[in-house]
Amino acid sequence: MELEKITESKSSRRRYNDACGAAHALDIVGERWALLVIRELMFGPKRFSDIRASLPGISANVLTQRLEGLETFGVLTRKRLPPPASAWAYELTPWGYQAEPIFQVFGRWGASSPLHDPTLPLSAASILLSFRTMIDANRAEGFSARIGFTIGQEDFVATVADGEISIVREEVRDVAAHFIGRAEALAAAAYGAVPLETLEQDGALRVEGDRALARGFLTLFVLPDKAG
Amino acid sequence: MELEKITESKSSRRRYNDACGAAHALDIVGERWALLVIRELMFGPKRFSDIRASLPGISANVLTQRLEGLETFGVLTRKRLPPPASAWAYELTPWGYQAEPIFQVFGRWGASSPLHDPTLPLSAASILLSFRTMIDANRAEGFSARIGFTIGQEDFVATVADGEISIVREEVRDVAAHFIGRAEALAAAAYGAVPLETLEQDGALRVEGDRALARGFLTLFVLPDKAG
DNA sequence: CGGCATCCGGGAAGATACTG
DNA sequence: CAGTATCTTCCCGGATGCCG
Repeated sequence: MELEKITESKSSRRRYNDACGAAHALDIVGERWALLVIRELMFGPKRFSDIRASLPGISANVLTQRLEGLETFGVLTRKRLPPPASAWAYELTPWGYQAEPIFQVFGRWGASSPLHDPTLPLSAASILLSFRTMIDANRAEGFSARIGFTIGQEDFVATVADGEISIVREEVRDVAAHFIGRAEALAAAAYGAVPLETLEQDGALRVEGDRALARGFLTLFVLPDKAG
Repeated sequence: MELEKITESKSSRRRYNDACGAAHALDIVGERWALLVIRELMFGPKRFSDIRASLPGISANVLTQRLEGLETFGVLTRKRLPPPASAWAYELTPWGYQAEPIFQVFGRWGASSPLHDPTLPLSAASILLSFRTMIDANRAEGFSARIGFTIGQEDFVATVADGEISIVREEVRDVAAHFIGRAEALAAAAYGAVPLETLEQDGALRVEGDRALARGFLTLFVLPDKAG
């Protein structure tokens, strides 16, 4: 008898009912984990387990709910992978990819928090998105190179030219330098001023190819000043 | 004996434990209503009840919790108002004000959602922030004026010059045109192409001063294209 | 094994009533 | 007016289990 009321409450009581575009964005991605799921898809489609592996802490049922919600809102789509994988892959829609500026401004603002701890665990997508966000155009002006990354099982290639950087997820080939290791080590090298040698001795990071170039690449990025 | 574990779970289980700056931002403003509370403070300090009045749907205890949380994270501060008000006011810290780009990109992205409904209720802060976000530099190039707004009990003045707009909350004086009415009506006029006459007949909006200028002002803003 | 559905405990959000 | 107290509802997170 109260069925209509129950349905209504589930679908709309939890919304902000606010014409502000930002409030509507929060209706879509304001639930826990939603934005981080999108972040993990920013470099291309992934499978359920891959997303889960890069988001330690999310539980399977919550990931299922978020993927469902984001699909109904048109942020991502579900696709069958070609055999023999025959599993599902989740891919952002064009509009979903347009969420990248959200990570830029959120990342900048969050990184300038006095309580931000850059030594916590980090996913591959996070560190590579941060490169897009934090590159200093001045420092990158004279820099031009293709740099490869192997982080876990994922390969990425960054192309720096004319003060800009583009990063795609693809097999590492024909690169001038190649970083192999954990995302946290890459972050320590780029933002923490930890010497490459230290990281290599720890076995956290390995560099192949032009070491001087790799070193130069790591100097292109600057974190925002801490506030407060 | 499990006390330590319980304490630990309370403080950190709800965090993302992710070095990504965006994830840390979500630790701070990812809870429900938090970003909208910040939005309501973007034009200056407000009192508890003023915030609550502009966020229909938030309950008093949740607002209390958000204000406490945002204060401990350094996003806002609590101040005593000078007598005779002698009440508390909440004001963003400089770092809190730096969150404005979040509303810009969130607003743009949310407004390009196919499901965005611009006819829902709207706060004064929302519509004025949207003016900052959605102004089209080309259209505003030749436009120069001071425009006043009275929305509910709040007064704002927008100054447009050189394709840019600045908006502050202050008493409306020495303006070329003055909008008086509800935020929703202003949105309908600027984004919904609803004629001023219609809104005035409904009593939703009133315009004083230079009507041609007011009309021109309303043409400076464009919503992003809908995706999908 | 990957992708879910189901059940349960704890805790956050929401509504209402109440206090200084 | 500015919150607090309380109660209910619902979401999050973990575990288990089903099914291809």
